[in-house]
Amino acid sequence: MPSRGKKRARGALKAAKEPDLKVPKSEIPKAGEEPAPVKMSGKRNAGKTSARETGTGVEQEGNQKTYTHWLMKSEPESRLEKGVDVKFGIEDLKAQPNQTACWDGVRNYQARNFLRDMKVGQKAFFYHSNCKEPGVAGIIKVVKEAYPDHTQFEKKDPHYDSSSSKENPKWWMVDVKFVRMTQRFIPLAELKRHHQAHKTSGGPLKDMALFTRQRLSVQPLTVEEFEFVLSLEEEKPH
DNA sequence: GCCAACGTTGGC
DNA sequence: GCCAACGTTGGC
Repeated sequence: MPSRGKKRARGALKAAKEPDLKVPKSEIPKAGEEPAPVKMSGKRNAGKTSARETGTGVEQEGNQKTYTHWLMKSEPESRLEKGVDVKFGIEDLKAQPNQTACWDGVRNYQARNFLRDMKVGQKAFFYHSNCKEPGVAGIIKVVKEAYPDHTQFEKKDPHYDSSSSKENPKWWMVDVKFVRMTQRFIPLAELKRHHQAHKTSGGPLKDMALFTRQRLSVQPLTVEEFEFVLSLEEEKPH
């Protein structure tokens, strides 16, 4: 949720202007810093994925699957959260200086851990959530790896977190840049139909996090999932 | 606006 | 450590 200036969407961010030095995200969170990592229900990882595919930071040891593609949710319609409009659709990202913004406001540990796994150059779908027409609107890419989300320290920010400190920040964000709109908007309903069909056929969307991890605002996609969704661009909407 | 899903909090 | 209450996410 990036939010620029005062607006932000869940997971939004704001124009990323400062060239600050990057934080060594390499440092692993010390134990205790976060609530138990959520277990991803194992059964859906049937198959190849090694357990722990959704690293939760703590178990960031080396065994977890490395993701290269993502889906990031943000709200394109105005909504007040503690008096602040959290709207941040893909058009808002395009309008930022250099079409770049920081994805701030993520306040879920699992989503935060995924943000910390992101590498410069990786692509993500910009997903419109909590709106009239939810779905994939475009493609963005990571242009700066994880660094502390400053909004956690700002008392007036809707995502202020009094339990965090600058010495040991709890929440992180990345900078993303607009790449392009998808050739057509790909509605959630359409993705869901494929997901349902693939559950029986074994197709690429059978385990898509959008459906299996319902409320995660930052989620990983396998290459197969990413490419399948992209292939829908060329099809007629239906 | 409703409400299901599900993460978080806090009592015990 | 369990689990009920609560709060949030986000589709519909």
